[in-house]
Amino acid sequence: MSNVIQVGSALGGNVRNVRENPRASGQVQSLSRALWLMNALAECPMGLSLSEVAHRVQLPTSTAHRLLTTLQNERYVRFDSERSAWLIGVQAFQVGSTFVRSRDVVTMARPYMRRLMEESGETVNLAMFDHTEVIYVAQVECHKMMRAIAGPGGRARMHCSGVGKAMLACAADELVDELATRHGLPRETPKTISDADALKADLAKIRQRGFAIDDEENAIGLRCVASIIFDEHAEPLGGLSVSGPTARMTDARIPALGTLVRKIAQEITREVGGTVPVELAT
Amino acid sequence: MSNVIQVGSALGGNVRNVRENPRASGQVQSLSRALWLMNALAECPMGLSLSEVAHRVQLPTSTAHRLLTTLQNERYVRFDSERSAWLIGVQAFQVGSTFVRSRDVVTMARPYMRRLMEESGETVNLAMFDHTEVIYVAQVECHKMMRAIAGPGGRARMHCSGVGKAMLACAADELVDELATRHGLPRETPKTISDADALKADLAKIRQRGFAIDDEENAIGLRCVASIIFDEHAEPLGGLSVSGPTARMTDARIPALGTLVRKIAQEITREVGGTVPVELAT
DNA sequence: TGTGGTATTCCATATTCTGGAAAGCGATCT
DNA sequence: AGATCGCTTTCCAGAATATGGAATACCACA
Repeated sequence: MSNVIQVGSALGGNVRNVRENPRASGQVQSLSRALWLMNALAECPMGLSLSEVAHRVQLPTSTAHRLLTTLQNERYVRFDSERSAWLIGVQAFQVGSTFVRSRDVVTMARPYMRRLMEESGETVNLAMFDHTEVIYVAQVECHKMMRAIAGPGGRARMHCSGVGKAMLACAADELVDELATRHGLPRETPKTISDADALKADLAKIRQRGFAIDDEENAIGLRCVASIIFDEHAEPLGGLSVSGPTARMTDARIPALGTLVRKIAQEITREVGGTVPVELAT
Repeated sequence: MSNVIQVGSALGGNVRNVRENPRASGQVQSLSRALWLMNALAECPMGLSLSEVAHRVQLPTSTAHRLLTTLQNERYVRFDSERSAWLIGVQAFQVGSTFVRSRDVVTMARPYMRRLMEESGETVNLAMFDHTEVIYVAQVECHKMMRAIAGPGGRARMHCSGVGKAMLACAADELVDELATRHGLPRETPKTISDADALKADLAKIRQRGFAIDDEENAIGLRCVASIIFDEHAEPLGGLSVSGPTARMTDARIPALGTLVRKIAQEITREVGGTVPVELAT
């Protein structure tokens, strides 16, 4: 059997390997080359000229052109004739987005997020956890004027975001210490909780309530309440939050909003086949 | 071996063409075939077995396997060995998602707008939504003498413009109330719908028809029909309209024009990788 | 009218892809 | 155990298919 594993997936690296020994890892030269072209185009959202891409992947322009037009026929790339630039095409987008769809919380959560937005009137975010950070992966914006916040793709620290704290509350307190020593608890705003013990105290309250409150700890003027979506092992799968300007997210509204996020997060948990840990159940 | 033509089998039109004359449209057989494989996988988010995909795109399993492993090396597809199923991979997602960043609705819509102008003989506008207002961002003028309307850059209120109403029709009726209380529904002309309930009734008709009609509600002597372009979450991305003097935009023409705008708006939706919400489809 | 930067097309060549066949692999049944 | 099925994976000879240098076409700008 030809040893397929040898090639690492660091892009730069394997390009050379394959180049030196075409049959080593892939099998179909022309296909590999076409994919390198797509990778190159993906790195430049504004597009590249034929000769530029060709140069980047070290191919003769004629070959690159032939591959690109083939990709174009299937709409995996497109050509902007105004600027004579090659760009990623619709089909690549549509095909690629089914990656997420396959077993994904995002799609399943969307209808619930919309309902949450409508019931709360505020912007709703869905976040996932990536090691020590929070990544926002989906958003349903409210109709109101004042909408803070960056869209999907954004990141936040654990200790100063609603979903981050909600997640920490599900873990052992030792995680806080580890986080504090490893990354510190940097202040994002004057209100950021940057002391480990104070944070632990907050987490205790979160466990009790079933939802976290971020009171301008991440950005001034921005409040948010958050709760967790669990997987089948009752472990955090993602976080759901409602956020808005402090002016609208008044102390009076917070309890009701919190209960609402918690409720919807639980519904999503059920939808994705997860279970809420016993200590948090209702 | 090698006789590719052997199968006169019934395949999708272009598939057959390419099969019979590989050089005709694409250029690189193996690449086209690989893309068909990806397309097939994209249609089944739960994945397909090798033999299933191979059968779907009418390729020998050995060939399909070779192509798939090549795709796998570049992480465009992945293989779930538990279920022995092939699925779309991360790289396809990452590469594909740059499409959204680079997509420019205005340029992508332009050829469609031109066609719409030619088929209708009237001026065509593309508009985007800015919270509570409509902004016209592109225009293709008709050749006729009588051309009303301000060019791109202009703004209009939601409740008294074709695209605005078409957009409202996609949202919950509560938005109308909010709009009414917050900004009122000021009369631009005697025909402007300035009553919330009357507006809601009109929106219902719009939802049913699939296009909106502005009958001198924004400017006297000016009629327009409009429909919506949707993004990948089936949410409004922009609006497309055909407008002209009432004298030419007769009651008799409106239905045909409406269907036309709706059709072209749907085509643009597909072009930009969006999806028409189910309730509006076809 | 020329010049430099592109994108396209052409074509002979042999490299690269092809697909049938056969070997593996892991079930489930007798 | 052994046999049979359905699937994946590998092999290999043969030629169809991809290749890339060179020629051509295009376009903008001077």
